[in-house]
Amino acid sequence: MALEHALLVSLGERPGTGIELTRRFDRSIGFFWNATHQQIYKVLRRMETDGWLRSEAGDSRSTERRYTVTESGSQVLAQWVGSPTPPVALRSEIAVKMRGASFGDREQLLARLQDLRAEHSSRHAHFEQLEREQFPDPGVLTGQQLDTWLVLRGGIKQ
Amino acid sequence: MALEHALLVSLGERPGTGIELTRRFDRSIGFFWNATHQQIYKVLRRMETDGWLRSEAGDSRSTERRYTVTESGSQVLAQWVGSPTPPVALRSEIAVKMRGASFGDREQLLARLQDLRAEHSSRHAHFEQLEREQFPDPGVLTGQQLDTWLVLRGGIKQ
DNA sequence: CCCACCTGTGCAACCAGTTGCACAAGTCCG
DNA sequence: CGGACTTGTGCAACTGGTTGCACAGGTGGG
Repeated sequence: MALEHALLVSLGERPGTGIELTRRFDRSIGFFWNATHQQIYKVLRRMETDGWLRSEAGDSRSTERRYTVTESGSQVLAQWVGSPTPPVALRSEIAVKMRGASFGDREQLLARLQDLRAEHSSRHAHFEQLEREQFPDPGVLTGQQLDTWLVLRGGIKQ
Repeated sequence: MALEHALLVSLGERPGTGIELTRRFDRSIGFFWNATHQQIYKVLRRMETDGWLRSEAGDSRSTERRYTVTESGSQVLAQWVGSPTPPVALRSEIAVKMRGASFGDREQLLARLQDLRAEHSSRHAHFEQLEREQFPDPGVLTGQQLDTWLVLRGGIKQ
């Protein structure tokens, strides 16, 4: 489980509201750890009651709450970053389908594969565009910026 | 969700008991869709009550039950193979950690990364060995055998 | 031959994540 | 200026999967 920690990372870079986090997850970081807005709101509240986050009512809007990482939250994060990571559990539905191809309609399966391939390459293009926009000159990056770029590179390569 | 279908594929190739399936999942097919034995037993029973499988008490051993795909089960499978597949949701804990590297101990994280890398390459070696053992001459493969090999190749490439 | 261990099956409690919906407050347009 | 639409937050029910444990029956060694 890591949604808590992904949120800590994102909020550590910059505080934000539920919806802002949802949007961040829809773009950059969500490529590596996806989540719905409901899930994000739920976890944010739990993290606050656990004392990992503090929230203040938003600038003007009534229902908005902007979350910030507390001291205890950043301790948790620091500890987690150095902790052992379980090996990536690949889970590919399409691979299972391909393995069972002879029990179904090969033509149809092939069409589905082509859909996925198209979807994949459009995502690829999207991330290359993000890279161009946000990291026009990778050579000068350091620290957090460099990390973010490297992970994005990793995603693109994959 | 696809554990049901992965089981249908595996049982379609050859009937088997819970433990046999668990072992198959530990090796070849489990690389693409992992599952614990408890989960497998649970789903097998449900599939039987849903009429996708039939079971007979094992050869001699008392508690053993050997499952076979029914007509209705193979219809479900055929239908599923041709159905649209949601895009692969990558979920990489290590990527999140790398993105949060500056909130923790870089040295430690690097060590964890090296662990994963080692684990990865040992898995890679294991799958290449499987390929050598089970598919010494890929050129002659057809049908189901060919599918299985292709998916294994895909896993290795990844 | 009997006791300790192993193998195969399975239940129960829990947990993270998804789906579907609701509702308050703000905004925009006719 | 009032009704329709949008935005942000959130609850409830459900689902797929994990963890921890139990137990029956078989097996092997002292």
